[in-house]
Amino acid sequence: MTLGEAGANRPAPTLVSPAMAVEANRARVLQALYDIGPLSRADLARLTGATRATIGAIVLPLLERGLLVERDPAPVAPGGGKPARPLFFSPTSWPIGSVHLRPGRIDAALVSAGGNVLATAQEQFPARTRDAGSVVDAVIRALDAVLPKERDDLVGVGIAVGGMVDTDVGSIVAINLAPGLAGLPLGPLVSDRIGLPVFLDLHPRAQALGDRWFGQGRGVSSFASIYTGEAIGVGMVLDGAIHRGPKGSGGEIGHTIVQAGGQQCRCGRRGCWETIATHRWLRAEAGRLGLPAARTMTTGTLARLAAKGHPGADELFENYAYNLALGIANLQQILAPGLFILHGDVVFGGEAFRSAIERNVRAALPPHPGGEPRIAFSELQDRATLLGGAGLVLSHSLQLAV
Amino acid sequence: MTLGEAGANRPAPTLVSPAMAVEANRARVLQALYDIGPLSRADLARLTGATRATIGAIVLPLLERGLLVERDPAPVAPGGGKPARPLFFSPTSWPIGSVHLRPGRIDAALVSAGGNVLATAQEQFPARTRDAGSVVDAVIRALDAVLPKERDDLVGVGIAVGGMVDTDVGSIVAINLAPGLAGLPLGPLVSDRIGLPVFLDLHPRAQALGDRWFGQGRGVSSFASIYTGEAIGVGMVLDGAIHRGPKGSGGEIGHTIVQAGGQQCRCGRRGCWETIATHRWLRAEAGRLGLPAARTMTTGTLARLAAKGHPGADELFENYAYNLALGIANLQQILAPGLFILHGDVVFGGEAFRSAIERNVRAALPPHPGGEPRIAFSELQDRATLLGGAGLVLSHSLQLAV
DNA sequence: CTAAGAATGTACGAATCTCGACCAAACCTC
DNA sequence: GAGGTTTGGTCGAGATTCGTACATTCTTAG
Repeated sequence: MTLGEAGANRPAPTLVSPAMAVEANRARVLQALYDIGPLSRADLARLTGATRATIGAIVLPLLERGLLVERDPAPVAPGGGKPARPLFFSPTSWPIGSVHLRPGRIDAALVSAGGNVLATAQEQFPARTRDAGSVVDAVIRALDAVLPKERDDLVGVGIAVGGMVDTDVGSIVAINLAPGLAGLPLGPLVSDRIGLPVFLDLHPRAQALGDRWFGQGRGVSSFASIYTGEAIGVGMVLDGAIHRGPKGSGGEIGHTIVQAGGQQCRCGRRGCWETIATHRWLRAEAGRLGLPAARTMTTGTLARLAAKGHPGADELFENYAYNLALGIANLQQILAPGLFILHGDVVFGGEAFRSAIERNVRAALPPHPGGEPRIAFSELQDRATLLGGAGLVLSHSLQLAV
Repeated sequence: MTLGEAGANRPAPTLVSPAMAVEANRARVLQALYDIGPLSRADLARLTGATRATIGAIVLPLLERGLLVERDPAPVAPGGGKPARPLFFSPTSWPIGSVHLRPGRIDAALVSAGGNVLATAQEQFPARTRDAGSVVDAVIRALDAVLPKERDDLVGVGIAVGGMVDTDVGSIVAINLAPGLAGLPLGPLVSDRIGLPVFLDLHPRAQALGDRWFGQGRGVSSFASIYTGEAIGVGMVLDGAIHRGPKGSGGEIGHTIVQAGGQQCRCGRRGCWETIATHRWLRAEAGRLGLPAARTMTTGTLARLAAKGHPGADELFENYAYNLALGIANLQQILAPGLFILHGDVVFGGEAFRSAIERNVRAALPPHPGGEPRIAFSELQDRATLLGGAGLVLSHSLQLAV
């Protein structure tokens, strides 16, 4: 789970042995299936440059173990020929446990390798509790409710945490609204109790992996997945790999300064992006403008007000889009992921809001042949994070060892 | 040279064949030598996990071709044993051409694989010229002056450009002070004339590769290399790989907004980091404070004024450090590279300036077990970019094909 | 209805690489 | 000088992919 400490020596890369080659090749075949969808052996051979014979040898054990299944023959190309048998993940095989831990609430799911949610469960806990043990118990209960009794096939469990984490040891560093959980080594504790490997990571990063394996990030080499709402966070896939930073310390985009000397942030500094791109700003502005239900304002209700032509709503709608675009444009300037997948509250702003953000982002950037950045709203809805928990496990299991 | 377009489908990874394995393994052995320094076969075997027999087979052709040489036997470990023969790059072999193109000025060098600058040359051209052909001629002249007549061993040529580039085709998109070069496909033109592969990239990115292969970035998994002075730019190495973004459109950190509604930037927007973290701001402030030689103020002269206790200098010194820290802290929040290697004007501010920046960066970040970010001044001095041009070629040549 | 064409999936030998074991060389300690 | 330790080289075994040839299954033409 380690990814190199700040300034620490890079671990010396291990050489490619034949044993590793077959593992890497298997991972690449599976990755192609994730990225593109069902593919025949001949398709895979063309894509990977290998011969059909090699692909056959690689997929045979996967079919025997039930990981992959042959689907119905595909329609034949004009001119005839033997119809191809597309391969894809069995709807139920290779189950992965997934947990989303938020202050006061635990969601768990069982997800198949192909991204089917096979079971879900919820648990509650008092957000301000100091009894971290009871939270661990609740996580275990939620997992027990979804994990099958037969745990031989289980790959592992992914846990997404809405707070700062240490991905090296799998512990929680700090959660804003649940201070009692600070320092809790949730990953090892859960791993001991259920006897499976556990991968714990930041919520927006898990969400990004949901997009990467099961959403609009499939087959895309670089993109950023942004969560908005009460807070703001980002997970980034760069050149096909999720980026964490040492011990998972990256992704805290909400506290990048976009307005030096601006509003006070709850982090103590001034002008963080969070001060102008989250509910707090939206609701304060809505109150200032005298909009109805300002204290519970969301992007969805604002969009409806603006559509109805409510005085001031249109202006706030545009300003909020501009504020969101500010941080996105900064990210594009630095890393140019090219695609931004937005999750959370903003999605309810609808196409009008999406295009307003995209327009503002593009207006803020100089032209480059690399192309204009695209803003997309997630199609995974509330499944994103739980699928992302599974993606966390997949990313580790399929991580190319070479 | 392509690295995937924005939102474009990731190219399907090619499978690992035995033929590619040996190439990849050779690259890893060389990378270990770059990261760590001279190593014996036994050292390499321990580091890579391979057997000494395998390492022997890998390095033999490299020794025969003269790429590597056996150095004098190393001192023996206590307890005895046959003294190890450290291997390292021959001081002259594997020569790489390097070009640094700035408005009005061309620097060229011949660099050995081990980072020895074997020859240098300069050419001038009128910055505002519209005759792009004459600039290409000047580049060729500079290269002819440094490249050996025998071009069989030459690996390639790297070109670092102080402006926006398209790394896919190797062309210049725009240079601020040399608008006549916009759209010039310099890479292909030079490649045709000298008959070698040419890799063209953004100046700060080349500089980062200089750090990565020959400077403080050796063996470090992630870091950011920042250029400061008239403008500001960044090159990033994340998890061991340089990040470009589609067609090399990333790295424009100078035009990220850190002060929405702030000073007008030459890019047309307001509050770009460049407006408060480059010479322009420094000189304007120095003028406002009535400091001597304000119009030619640099960090070096400011540091000397502050050391002498000149009124106002100390305050400006601290404010400039704060302004620089602002953008660095943002980068650390998002990506957490952990190490920031600074180049250009700021280096002349000395240790006092370095520690002032580091202090300001750390003060702006919440604590995380990932560790505190470190700020370092480049030890490569003015060689950074030319070494980086060679690093550009190395990164492509040694890019792990698997 | 039959035969040719085309594409998919499988079987077998050749080539190549790494691994493991063994051996000679060089140095230290006793 | 003998024994131990470490380095570097040699050789056969095992594993994997590649190239080629072959069986299978569908379309299309006559």
